[in-house]
Amino acid sequence: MAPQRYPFRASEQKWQRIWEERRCFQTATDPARRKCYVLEMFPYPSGRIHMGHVRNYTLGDVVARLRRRQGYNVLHPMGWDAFGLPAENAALEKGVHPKDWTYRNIAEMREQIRAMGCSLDWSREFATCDPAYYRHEQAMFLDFLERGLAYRAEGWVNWDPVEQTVLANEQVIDGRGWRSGAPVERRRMPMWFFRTTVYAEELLRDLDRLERWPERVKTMQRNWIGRSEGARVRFPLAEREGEIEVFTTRPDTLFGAAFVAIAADHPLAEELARKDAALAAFIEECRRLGTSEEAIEKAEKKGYFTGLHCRHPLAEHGAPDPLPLYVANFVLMDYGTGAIFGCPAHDQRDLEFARRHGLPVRPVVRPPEADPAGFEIGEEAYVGDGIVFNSAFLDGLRVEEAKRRITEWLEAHGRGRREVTYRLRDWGVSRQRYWGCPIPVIHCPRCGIVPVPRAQLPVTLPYDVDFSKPGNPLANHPTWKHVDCPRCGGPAERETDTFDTFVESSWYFARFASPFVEDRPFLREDVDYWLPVDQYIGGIEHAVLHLLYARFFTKALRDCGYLQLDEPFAGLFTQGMVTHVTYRDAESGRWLAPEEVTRTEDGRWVTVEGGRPVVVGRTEKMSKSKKNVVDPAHIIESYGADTARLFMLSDSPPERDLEWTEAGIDGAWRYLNRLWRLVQERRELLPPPGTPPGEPADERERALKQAIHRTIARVTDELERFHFNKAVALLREFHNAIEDFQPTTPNGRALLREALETLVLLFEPMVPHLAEELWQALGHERLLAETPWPAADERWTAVATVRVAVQVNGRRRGEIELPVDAPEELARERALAEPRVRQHLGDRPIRRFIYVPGRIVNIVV
RNA sequence: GGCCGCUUGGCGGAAUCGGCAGACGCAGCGGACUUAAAAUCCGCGCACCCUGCGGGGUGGUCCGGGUUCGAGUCCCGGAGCGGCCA
Repeated sequence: MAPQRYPFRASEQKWQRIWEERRCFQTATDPARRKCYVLEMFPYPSGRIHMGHVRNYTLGDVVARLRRRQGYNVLHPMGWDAFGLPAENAALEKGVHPKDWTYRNIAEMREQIRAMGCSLDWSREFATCDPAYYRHEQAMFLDFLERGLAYRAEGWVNWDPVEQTVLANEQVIDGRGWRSGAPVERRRMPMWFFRTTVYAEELLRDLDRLERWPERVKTMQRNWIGRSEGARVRFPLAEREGEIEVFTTRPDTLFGAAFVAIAADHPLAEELARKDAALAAFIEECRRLGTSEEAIEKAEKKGYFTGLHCRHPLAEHGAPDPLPLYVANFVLMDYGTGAIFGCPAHDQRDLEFARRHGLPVRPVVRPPEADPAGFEIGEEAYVGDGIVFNSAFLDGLRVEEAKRRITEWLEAHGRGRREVTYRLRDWGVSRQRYWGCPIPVIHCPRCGIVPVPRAQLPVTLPYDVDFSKPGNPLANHPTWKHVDCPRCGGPAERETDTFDTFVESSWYFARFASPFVEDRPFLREDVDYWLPVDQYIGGIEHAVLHLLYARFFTKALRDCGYLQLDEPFAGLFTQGMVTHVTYRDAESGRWLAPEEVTRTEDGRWVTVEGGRPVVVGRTEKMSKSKKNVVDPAHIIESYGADTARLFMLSDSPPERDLEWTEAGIDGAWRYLNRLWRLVQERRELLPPPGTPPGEPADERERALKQAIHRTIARVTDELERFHFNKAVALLREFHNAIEDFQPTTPNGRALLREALETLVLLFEPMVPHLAEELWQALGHERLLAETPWPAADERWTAVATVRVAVQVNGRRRGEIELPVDAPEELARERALAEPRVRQHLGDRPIRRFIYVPGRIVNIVV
C-alpha cells in the first residue's frame, strides 16, 4: 500500500467551497430559535494576518461551530476596523492613497482569513471606512450633541512642531515625536469630547452584573474608573478675595494641613503668572513634564511659593493657620478641583514636599497601639488606619468616623461638602487626521457651532488630498471645508477633526446584527434579537479602552433611543499572546528571524548563511522589531488550516501565552495524519452507516461503549468551559482507546463505527475540514457542519463500580473495587482483606477508619 | 509603593469538591521495519535507595510554618515572575 497522507490542500479547498455554496454559515434573525452571537474583535486591515488573529479566530470558531451544532441560531460575522493612522503612514511612505491601501489590504486579509475555514457569515462583512457605515456614526454624534453627551472644550494634546500635527501617546517616544524626533510640546486646543463621566457610576456598578467576564478585566476597569469618596473643602485666600476649593479623600487629616497647592493649569496660577515671570517659567516647566500620572509620580516634587496664603477652614478650632499657597507639579488640573491641601504626616508626596520647603509636619493620626506623646513621623508618612489626635473635636475617633464627622461639620458650616470623584475623564474623540470619520459640524463665524443637517449626511472624506504638506490634509484641502452655514447661509467652515477610531469599534457589533439596512444603523428587531454578544473574544490589551468605550457607547445609544440594552458583551474571553523564542547573531547582536537560523546535528543554533553562532534569547510576544514572527499564511500553505488550528488549541490553555514552535506544528500535523489513517485503515471493516451496535458482548466492548459516551460528556463540558486544550487531550486519549480496540464480531465492528463517528463528530469544531473529509469517508452524505452535536447516553456515563485507593496513615497501600455507593461496612471488609494493607497495618489497633464513597479509604493506626 | 494573579518532570500542561500527583502531548532514549534516511509502529520515561528483576521503599508540586486522618489544592509568612494602578 502506498504511504498514506492526508491530502489537506485539496480537502480544505473542497470543503470551503461546499460550505460557501451551501451558505452553511449565513444567518437570519429568527425569534423562534434560540440565538448565540459569537464575535471576535474585528481586525485592523494591516495587510496580513498574524498569529494573534489565527488564535483569536480559531477560538471563536470552535465556539461558533459547537453552538451551531447544538441547535443555536449562530451569528458569527467578520469585518474591518478600517480607519486609522497606518493608512496615512503608508500614504506618506509609499505614496499610496489611504483608501486604496486599505481596500487592497482588506482583499488580501479576507483571503487569508477565508483560508482558515472559519464558519463566518461573510454576507455581513463591512468596513468602517465605508460611508454606508460611518454615516450612522455621524447621526449618532448629532444625537449625542443634542443630549449633551458630546461637547467641545479645550484639551491638552501632544503637538509635534515639525510635523505640525497632534501625536497619539504611543507616537511620543521619550518626549519626542516618533517620526520627526522633535521635542513634543503640550498644547491646549479645542477638541470634541464624549461625556463618559456621566456614566461613571453606571459603568462601575454594571461590572458586577457581568458574570461571564474575567475578574481581572473588571478589576482593571474599576481601577480605571477610580471612584473615590471624599470632601470638597473651601480654603479662603488670606491676602485677597476668593478661595481655593480642594478635593480630598482624607478630610480626617485636615488638622495636619501644612500647605495648599494648586495645579500649574489652575486659573489662579495662570492669573498670577501674568505678573510673575518666574512663576510663568515654572508653569512652563510643569507642562513639559507631561500629563501622565506615572511621569508625575517619578518626577521630583517641585513647588513654587505664590506669596499668598490660605485661611484654614478650621482655624477657630486650632488648626494651623494661615497656610502657604504653592503651585506644584504633582497637582493635576483635571483630577478633583485642581487643588489639594498638603498633610505631610499622612501622605508621602506631601511629606517629601514639606521636607524640601521646610514646612511643619504635624501628625494627626496614630496607630492604635502607639503612644500619642512619642509618635513622630520620620522618612515615611503614616497612611494606615488609626486614632485621630491633635484635632480638636475629632480627637479619639477612628479614621472612618472622623471622616464622617468632619464632613458633617464642613457641610453644617458651609465650608465644604461630601463629594465623590472619579479618575475617569471624558473621552477626547478629536483627531487632527485625514483617515477617520469626519465630525459632522460646521463652524460659522456668526452662528457658532452648527450641526450638519441630517439630510446632508454623510459628510464624506474627499479623495483628492495632499499628504506632502505638514498638518491635517483635511484642513489643507483647497475646497472641502468651505461650505455655507446651514443656519444663516453665510460662508462657514467644516470641522476638520475626525473621530478617534475607537468610535467605530464602539458600535460595530450592533451593525453586524443588521448590516443590510441603509437608512438606519440597525433595525430594532435585529438588535433586540441578537444583542448582547454572547461570547466576545479578544486580546487583554483592550481590557480598558475599547471595552469601556463600547460599554459607554451602548449606554449612550440606549439613552438616545437606539437600543434597549445596558451592556454590549454578556460573555468575554481574553486570550493570551502568541510568543516565540528570539534569536540573535552572537557577533553582531542583530535580531534573526526563525527562518534565518538552523540547528546543527549536535544541537547548536547557527545562522543558515555562514553558520555563525546564534544566541537563543527569551521567548517573547511575536514582534517585527525582534524578528520572531512566523507568518500564518505560510503555515497554512504548507501544513493546512486544520494543523494551525489544532496547534492553537492543543496544550496551552487559551487564556495563557502560547509559545509557537516548529516541533509543535509538526506534532499537530502528524496527529492529523494519524487521525486520517485511523479512519481510512478501518473503513473497510465497518458495517454501513446507520448500523446501531447491540449490547456490548464483553468487557472490552463495554469499556469502549463507556469511553464513547464519557468522552462525549467530558469533551462537551470542556469546550463549553473554554478548556480546549483538555478537550484535545481527551480526544487523543479516546483515539488511543479506539486504536487498541480490535473488533472480531459484527457487533464489535458496529461499535467501532460508533466510536470512529463519535471521534469525528467531536473533533469537527477544532479541525473542520479533516472532520468533514472523514465523515464523508465514513459514508455520510449530510454535511458534518450541519449534523447535530452528539448527546451522551447516561446509561454509559454512569459509573457502577470504581477502584478506590486504600491508604494506611495517608499512604497508598492498595486498591479495591467497590460499587460507587457501597456502604462503609463493605469498604472496610474489602480494604482489610487486601494483603498489602494487612501487612502495613501489622497488629496495631485501628484508631480511625475514613471512607469517602467513590474516593478513598484511609485507615489510621 | 499599593492591589491582583501565577510558580507542578528537560518543556507545554493535567489533577472539576481537600482524597492514587504528573492525564494528554513535545523533546529524549531503546527497539522493530528499511540498503539507508524520512515516515510509521512498539516500549521506556520525577529523583534516590533496595531487589530474588515479580517488585518494594523513601523523598518529591518555589521556600518556611500551620490546619487536617489526608494538602499541588485551604490558612499564615517569605522568595521569584507577570499584570494593572501608581
